[in-house]
Amino acid sequence: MANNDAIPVEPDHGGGIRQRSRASIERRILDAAESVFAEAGFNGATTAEIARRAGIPKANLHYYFKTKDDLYQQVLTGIVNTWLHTADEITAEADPAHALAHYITAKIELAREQPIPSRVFANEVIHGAPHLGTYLGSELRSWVEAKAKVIRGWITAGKMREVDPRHLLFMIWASTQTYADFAAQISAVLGRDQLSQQEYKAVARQVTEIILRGCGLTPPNPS
Amino acid sequence: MANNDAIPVEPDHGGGIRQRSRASIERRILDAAESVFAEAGFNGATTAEIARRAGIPKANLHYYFKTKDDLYQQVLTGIVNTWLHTADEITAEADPAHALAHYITAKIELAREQPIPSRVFANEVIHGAPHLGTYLGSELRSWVEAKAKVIRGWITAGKMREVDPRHLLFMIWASTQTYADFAAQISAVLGRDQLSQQEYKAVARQVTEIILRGCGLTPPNPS
DNA sequence: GAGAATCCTGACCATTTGATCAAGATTGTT
DNA sequence: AACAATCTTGATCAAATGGTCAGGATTCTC
Repeated sequence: MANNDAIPVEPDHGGGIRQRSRASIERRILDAAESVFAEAGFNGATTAEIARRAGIPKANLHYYFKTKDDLYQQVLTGIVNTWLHTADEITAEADPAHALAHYITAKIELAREQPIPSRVFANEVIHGAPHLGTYLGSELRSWVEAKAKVIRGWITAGKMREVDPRHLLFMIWASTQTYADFAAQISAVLGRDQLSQQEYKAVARQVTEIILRGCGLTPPNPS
Repeated sequence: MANNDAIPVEPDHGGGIRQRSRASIERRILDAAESVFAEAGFNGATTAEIARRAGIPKANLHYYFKTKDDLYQQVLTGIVNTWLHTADEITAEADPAHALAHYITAKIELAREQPIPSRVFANEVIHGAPHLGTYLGSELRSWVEAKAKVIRGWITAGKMREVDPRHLLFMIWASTQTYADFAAQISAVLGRDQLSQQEYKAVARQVTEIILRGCGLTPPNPS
């Protein structure tokens, strides 16, 4: 766990040095924590390694974040907040094919651009989500119910084949996030260090095609 | 890497108490280890907890398995061996629709019946597969290439739509294993402690339908 | 039944790790 | 300048943990 280089310190241009410095150092710590948690999980992550990557002494880390759990909570909260608004285009008025294609493509792009937070979240859920409190059963559940209602509306309107919308969402999550969470496996099997942007586009197209056709929809022609 | 094969043993070829006891206690330890590794990951798992669940003193655990890493290797090997032969029905002669439907259904059933080993494996891969050595890039890669060749044959024969077989496999893995790995999330979102067997059958049917239709195949009528 | 092989276990150790603290350094305020 | 608030850090601690060991208990072989 001693690989990544420390995160470079940003110059402190103008404005209250204290406040700005505080914000930037907290950001550095959170970024460092994110990567360490993603690589080692909550238990395997050490505050010493997080501090090292953030470029500060361990004692200083504990000045900004009282406990390791506190730090982990903040990382999880950040991820969750990012994810809450990724399917805004799934609305009753939208065209199902376009909305789903857009959602799937966006999720694949997210998997490519930000695999690390995805892994922290996946790790947390695999271990039974002990630090997620009631989030999954309340907020996320409501979110899913709302989206499911939209999709059921599409089905009732005869716009797509009859499927269970919740399990359709699970399938989309799985098929897209696997490219972030299981990147090591995919890279090894394909024999590449990492996929090119072209390959990600091809993946997005294929996943979209299979799921849309599977729902009785015609995939929009990708431009 | 030294496992208990190195322990000088063998003079008991009669199924005596020694051999029987050793086999059963090793099984108990491996089962305990499996569950602890699944819950806490490699780093978070403690040999003390594994020993406690196996009902033996910690020192005795270290008699059967020299190191924690040794134990983990054996757990991983067991999982991998189980998985190696789950898609035997995917052959050049087989009917694509039936073969894929059978594979997907079998994987969903495996996710229901043995979610714990799946989680250990998922956890390992998420963290970059540091303990899997060259398995992903050699054995698994060859396995995927062989299956991909079969599917390409189906495509060439005009039996199914043109897709990248490797990413199709990734999609099947993701869509099925998510019901083992992310069970906590799925349970919470659906508001149930765990899915009934009926629900698993419905899931298998829906995943099969979407993927087969997505590949231009007609799902076989489930009997 | 005696001696050997195997198994069991409490006690122990070295290291790691999350967290604390006191003293010093820097920045803000009057 | 003087004093307060905030930040930094080396040193340190208590707990947890992977692993060892010596010696006792049990089972096997002859």
